[in-house]
Amino acid sequence: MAVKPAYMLSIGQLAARTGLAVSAIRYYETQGLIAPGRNAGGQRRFMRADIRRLSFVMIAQKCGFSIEQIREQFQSLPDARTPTKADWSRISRRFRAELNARIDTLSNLRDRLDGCIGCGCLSLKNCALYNPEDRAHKHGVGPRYLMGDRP
Amino acid sequence: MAVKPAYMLSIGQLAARTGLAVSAIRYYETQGLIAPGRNAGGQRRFMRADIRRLSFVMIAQKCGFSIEQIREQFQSLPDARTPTKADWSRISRRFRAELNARIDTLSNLRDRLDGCIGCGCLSLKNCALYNPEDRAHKHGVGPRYLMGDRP
DNA sequence: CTAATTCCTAAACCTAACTTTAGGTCAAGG
DNA sequence: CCTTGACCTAAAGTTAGGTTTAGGAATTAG
Repeated sequence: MAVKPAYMLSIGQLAARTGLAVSAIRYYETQGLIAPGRNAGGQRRFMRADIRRLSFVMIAQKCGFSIEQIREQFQSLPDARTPTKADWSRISRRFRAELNARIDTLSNLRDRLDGCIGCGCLSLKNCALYNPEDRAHKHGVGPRYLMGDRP
Repeated sequence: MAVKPAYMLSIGQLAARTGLAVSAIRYYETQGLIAPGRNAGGQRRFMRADIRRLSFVMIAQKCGFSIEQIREQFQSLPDARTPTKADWSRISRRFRAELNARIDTLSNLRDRLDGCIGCGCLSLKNCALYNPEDRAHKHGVGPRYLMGDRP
């Protein structure tokens, strides 16, 4: 049997459920984050599972992931069937790893900052945070060894 | 006595020292993050202290702070004199607090995610991460109690 | 002194992530 | 049936954070 219309949501209902703007949901469709069906009149019809997808999008964005990165994550979700718990669990595990990396980067930065506050430097030639002066200059440019370059 | 030209940097030299593009430095000037002097010919002349300012800008941006937020932080730096260690230490302390808040938000998120992976949910009505279903619906919209709303 | 760099401004352009607008269609209630 | 509100598409506008371009002027190397 086919999908039961009774279980489907209009874009406005989905917007109400997720807190997203209707225009944002349409935009996410153009970006391949969701792929709703259409009813006879051409209006979008969403499955309840799409609430989950969009919730994930919102959370991931709050964590600083781009739409492109989220789309990549979603590629491990099945196209044909509704994602299972295992599907979401797998994707969440990856997400967790990314989160941890970000936390580590920030913690590292904070600890160096602590060191600088402690030593009163922040302007000294060999400060770990501000490495721009003459002595450190030959090692390269800018404060870059501070940042793991994971934006 | 006035400022000694020998101690000043051209925009190209500052760019080389910080790793920023010349265009970015000029842009930061329009945004009020630096206020270089000019020489007789109208070219910008920077003080060495500006290297520190720009390094701070780069680090803060890596941490996700906007230019506006950085400008606000910089308002506690003195206009008239070169910032002292104490000035930078003060600003760093605030920055540290912000960093900690971000780390906490991410850690909180990760822990909730851990819980979800552990319980295999991520799709259940009462999952802490995905709160969109019928039961939770009446408490408001979206997965918002997860996020402290500090972007 | 001259040529090659570097620098100047103003304005246009760029990407991401959306929102707004314009002009029209669909669906639901009375 | 008719009206109102929700929905549709396409295109233009918006903000942040810059970069690129165009047309000159200042500086520096030889």
